[in-house]
Amino acid sequence: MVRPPSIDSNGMKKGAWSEDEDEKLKTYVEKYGHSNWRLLPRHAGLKRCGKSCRLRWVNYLKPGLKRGNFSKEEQQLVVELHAELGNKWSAIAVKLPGRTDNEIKNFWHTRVEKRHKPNHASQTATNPIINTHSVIEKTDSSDEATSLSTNSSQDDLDSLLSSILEADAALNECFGASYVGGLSSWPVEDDARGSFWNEPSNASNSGSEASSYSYTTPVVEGALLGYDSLLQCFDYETSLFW
DNA sequence: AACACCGCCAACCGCCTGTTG
DNA sequence: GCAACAGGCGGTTGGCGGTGT
Repeated sequence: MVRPPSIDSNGMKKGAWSEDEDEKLKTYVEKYGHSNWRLLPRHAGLKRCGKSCRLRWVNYLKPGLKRGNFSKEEQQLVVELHAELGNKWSAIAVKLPGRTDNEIKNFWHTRVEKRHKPNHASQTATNPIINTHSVIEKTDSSDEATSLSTNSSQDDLDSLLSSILEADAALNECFGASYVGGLSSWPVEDDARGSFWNEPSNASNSGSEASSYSYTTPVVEGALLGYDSLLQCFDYETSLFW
């Protein structure tokens, strides 16, 4: 999990910190503070560069740091703050006492970002927002989806389009920069998308086939959910989502 | 049981910004 | 105004451990 200790060309130790080093650093900082990170390692008897000492202190040794999994509240806060602030991890960390920017950054890259990348086949099966099909099933509104896909009028389509835009905005708000391109860029099979928008509104796409493509089209599913529903889904599914 | 793959996270690296002389 | 330096930040890497095949 950590890099093996090594010595660089300047004789500075790199890699994983030993308990002894941690103790030296902690003792020194608690006693003398850290007014000068460059000189600190020499005074503390450490063969580390100042940067490395600072990082170790800030991310690991500083009192008051939380360890372990992010709570549901913290997870939601990270998503909200990222939507607002972007990759300003230090700014986000300020709002999450006990969490470091590095920790939040790791959390984002490992837990959140991967699941929101478009054109990633596996994630559509696990992300309840992207894979809104699962949400529709859970909320038992599949009948509504079927009815819209098979009996929708022009007004219904206009309404759907409007909902898409709302859903799109909601996702942008939630995921900011990580959500690029919008719903319309999601991995929708061209024939499925095309057939939906091109079919006559009262097309009698018979039976399972009609409802099948409507369910597998995120654009339509997202529209069905709409802004509020998407946010509800996000909240409702948080435990599964993370 | 052995191997391959993947998730997680500590730590490094390089760049940017603020401060000081 | 400029250069040098230190601190801070965000992106990326490396490797352990868990899980799947």
